[in-house]
Amino acid sequence: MKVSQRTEYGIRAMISLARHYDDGPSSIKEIATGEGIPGAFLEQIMAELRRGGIVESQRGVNGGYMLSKSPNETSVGTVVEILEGSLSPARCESDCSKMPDCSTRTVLKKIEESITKTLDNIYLDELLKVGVHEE
Amino acid sequence: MKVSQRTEYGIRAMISLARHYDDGPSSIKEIATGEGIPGAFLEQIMAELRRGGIVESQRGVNGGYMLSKSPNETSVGTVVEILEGSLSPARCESDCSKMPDCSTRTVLKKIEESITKTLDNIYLDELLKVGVHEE
DNA sequence: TTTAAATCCGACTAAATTAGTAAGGTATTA
DNA sequence: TAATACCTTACTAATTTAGTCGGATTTAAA
Ligand code: FES
Ligand code: FES
Repeated sequence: MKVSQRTEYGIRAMISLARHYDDGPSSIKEIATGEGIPGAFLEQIMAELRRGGIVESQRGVNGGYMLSKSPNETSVGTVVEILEGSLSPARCESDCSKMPDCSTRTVLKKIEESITKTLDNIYLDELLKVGVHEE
Repeated sequence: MKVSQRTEYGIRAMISLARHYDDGPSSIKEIATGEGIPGAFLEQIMAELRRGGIVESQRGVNGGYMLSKSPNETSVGTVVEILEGSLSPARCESDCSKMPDCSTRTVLKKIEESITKTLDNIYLDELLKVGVHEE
């Protein structure tokens, strides 16, 4: 049930973009050095976030990434959903033909609802207000 | 953020024990064949649940495992906590000296609270009432 | 028009984790 | 004393994760 390093990097990067929302695009290199994330790895992550539609990219000199919407319209739930594939902790699809009477289904569904409700209501701008760290 | 196969097996086994709460101990073999879980693997899982204190074992002929408390006193949260080590999705300890200004901390903490609150309020007997499967 | 900065893309590798097996020991009861 | 069933540790194979690398493409600036 741990979140992957990939996802944690992704969240950090998104918060970084939120912090510099008015400063034009941030390059991979800027984000990577600022957040202590391996550049080539972050490159993959940003590409996935772009395909997910929550960031946009500008190629070439002075290019980089920027949020598609403003920080108070971008929820952490979306970020995690894109990077983890889904917010559900279940190992199987919803139809689950192989084990149709799996008794943990109910439990996993409740966990998912709980996580979704929580994450969909946290927006990037809130994370900035609180301060970068623990709170 | 997927739950491990190990944990899913564990939950299923616990529900099985709850179902047969009044029938005396269930052996590994009985649970394993009933739930379609590899026996030698389940053996490890049950041992861990026993060390966690939520099941008790009886060795020797006619032995097996049984719940330490009644199904309506055993929460799924405890089961998952024992098998996954913790309910927190964070990758690092709470003090986190290596990256003290990690901006995802706040998020991960909220996820944990959310999961804890949810799972600690689901008890094994509820899962029986609903029916074994989807609901 | 050339050059440098940057995203883009796919393939690859190494490390870590997970799932599962195997073997032998120990307690209990019939 | 024989059978049953838990107990423990060690091992292996498969999968996933984290991260690297090389090169192609786009773009703005010099
Ligand atoms: S087999 Fe689908 S949730 Fe367990
Ligand atoms: S480094 Fe501790 S939560 Fe990210």
